[in-house]
Amino acid sequence: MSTAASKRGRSSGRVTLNDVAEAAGVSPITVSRALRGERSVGAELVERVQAAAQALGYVPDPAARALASQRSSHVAVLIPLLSNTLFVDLLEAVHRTLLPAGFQTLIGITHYKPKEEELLLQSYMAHRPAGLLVTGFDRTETARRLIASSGVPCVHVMETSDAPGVHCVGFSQMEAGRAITQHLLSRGRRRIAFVAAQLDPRVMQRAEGYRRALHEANLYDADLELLNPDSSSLGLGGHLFEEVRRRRPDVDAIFFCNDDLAQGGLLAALRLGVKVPQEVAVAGFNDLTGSDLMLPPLTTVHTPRVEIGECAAQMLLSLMRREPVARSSLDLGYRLVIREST
Amino acid sequence: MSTAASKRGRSSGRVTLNDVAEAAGVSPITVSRALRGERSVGAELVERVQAAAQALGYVPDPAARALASQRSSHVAVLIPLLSNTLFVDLLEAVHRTLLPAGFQTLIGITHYKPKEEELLLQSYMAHRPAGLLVTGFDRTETARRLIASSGVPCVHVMETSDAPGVHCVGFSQMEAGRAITQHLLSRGRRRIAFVAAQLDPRVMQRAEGYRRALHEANLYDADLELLNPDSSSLGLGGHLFEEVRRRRPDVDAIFFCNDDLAQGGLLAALRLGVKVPQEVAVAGFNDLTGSDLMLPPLTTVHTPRVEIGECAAQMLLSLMRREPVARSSLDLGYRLVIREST
DNA sequence: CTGAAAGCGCTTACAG
DNA sequence: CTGAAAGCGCTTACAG
Repeated sequence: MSTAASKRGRSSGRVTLNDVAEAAGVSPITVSRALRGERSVGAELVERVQAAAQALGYVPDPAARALASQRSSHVAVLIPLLSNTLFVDLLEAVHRTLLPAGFQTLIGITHYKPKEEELLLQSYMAHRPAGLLVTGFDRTETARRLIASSGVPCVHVMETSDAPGVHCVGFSQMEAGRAITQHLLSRGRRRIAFVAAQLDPRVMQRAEGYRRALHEANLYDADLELLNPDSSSLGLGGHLFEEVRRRRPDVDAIFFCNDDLAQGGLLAALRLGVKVPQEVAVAGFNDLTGSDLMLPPLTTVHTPRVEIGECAAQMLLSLMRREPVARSSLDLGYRLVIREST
Repeated sequence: MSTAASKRGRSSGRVTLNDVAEAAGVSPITVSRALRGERSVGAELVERVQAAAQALGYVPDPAARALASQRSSHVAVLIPLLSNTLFVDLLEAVHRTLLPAGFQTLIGITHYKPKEEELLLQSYMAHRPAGLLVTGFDRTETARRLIASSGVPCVHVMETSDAPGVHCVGFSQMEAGRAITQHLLSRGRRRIAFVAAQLDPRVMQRAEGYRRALHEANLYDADLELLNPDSSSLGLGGHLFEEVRRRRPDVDAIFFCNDDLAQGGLLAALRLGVKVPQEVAVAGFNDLTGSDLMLPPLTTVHTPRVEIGECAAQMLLSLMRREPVARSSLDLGYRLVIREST
């Protein structure tokens, strides 16, 4: 089998389509079609080709395939950060769904910066990805055009939209923010602070939900919002907890925009001997690892990032195969998780 | 510029090497060489070519390049899990180092199973990765052969070895395990339990360090080892903490093989009213997020996974460029972080 | 339903 | 130091 190969100077030593074709006694195109499952090939031939491919241990060359078809087997996934476990869960779900379907996941980290995302997009598009997964809708005009003009199937995650032609899987961050605030109100809390970091678009949507709930209850007080642009972290949560208590000792509940902040707040409360929920109720967002094990366990909003990852990947697979997609906008909802901190 | 392109039926609309060559008035090969920085091209030509490429917005086609050169711009990174922040830190450092050098990171999750790693390797090798990053040395014979026979540069991370021809960046898990145990001994602890989960090779190396330290002190007691094969987690740490206390109420210190277990243990102690370190000292491993904020703050071993990721990526870059590598085995050490839990 | 030809956009040898 | 030719391993469009 290596005789033919060794004659050519630049042979890679790979088993090629030609080798399989020779072994099966058909033309290379037929092998290509049979292996890709194009229906136009006779059943008996398909079997013969598959047997030959199997016997020779043939593995298609992704580079050759990408060059000829103008489409690779890569899916670029653009997320803000890896240090937020939310996105790790999402990424893992996407990866787990795409791999068995024959697609590789390329990660891109945007650090919450539209300009960085634009640069990543620019370089990733050169790879002719088969598909694209992006976080939310906040991007530069250039990035938007790049995606649209490329014709590469794209699914947006974490938020929803009903703009025509847009594919997305997420939930309403605003509604979820409103729901958890309403829960605090239902517990009789009246001076509810909103403490946030990072201040990305989704955080601000939660803020909007918080505001609506308080406006509806005639309890909105702009002074109860503590918005910090730094990265979200346990440590920052502790500091912000202390800052709220210092600035507004009358606050009877705190809604942290993310669980890591809330966990930090809870730890700070323990350290300071502040009783939760008696003195102040604490709620978080996302239901991250450890929230159920805090003291007291943290009330939060469970967000379906694993399901979002899976559904978005499935939707993308359909788009990449040019199959019809039942619904182009999927709202997967959220779930209040009431524990002892409220 | 599209006249030439539109004549060809299958044109991708891309700006190609030929377009640049035409614009610069040289042959395509010269453009290829100039852009890749091959020294054999005249300085004046290089400038002209670069200007033309810039003007046309030329971006090389990775698929074509991979096909022609038999080498892609992808680096496959095989790690056990994404849910352990240790590996997220590692992955992020690798990604951050490789991207500016023009390499894309492909993630592979092995779930700590050599057989899964072997299958991943099989499929990733078809992509002709430019380089490979793998975790530790525990793999199937087939996987080992696949790597060796492929000729793809490979760097091993997290452990060290002085086997000839092996490239690795890590530290001695055994020594680190010994050091933290010796610290507990130096604090006057005598009945020190070792509590572990996952039981992967690196965990067992830490166990070995623990045993050596206790043997040296004539305090080794096999009954003080609690080895649980389940995945490491906060919740499991809590359970194992309780189990140790139940089985051996005389234990005066616990060395958890990972910080998530230790944090879970600390939270369980808080819940149960067990005083740390008075009643029992608690030490962890890895210095993960939040360990410094526990109550009390957790004594642990800081492991240099970020530096490991950076150095391993640098070493891989050298290997991929066929540059000489100063040292093929890098021991980046570890650092005891003594806090209030011991 | 099957195939011969051409082409995807680069790089590798081989010349000069 | 520069170039013409061939080839990497596939798939696309055009025939039959």
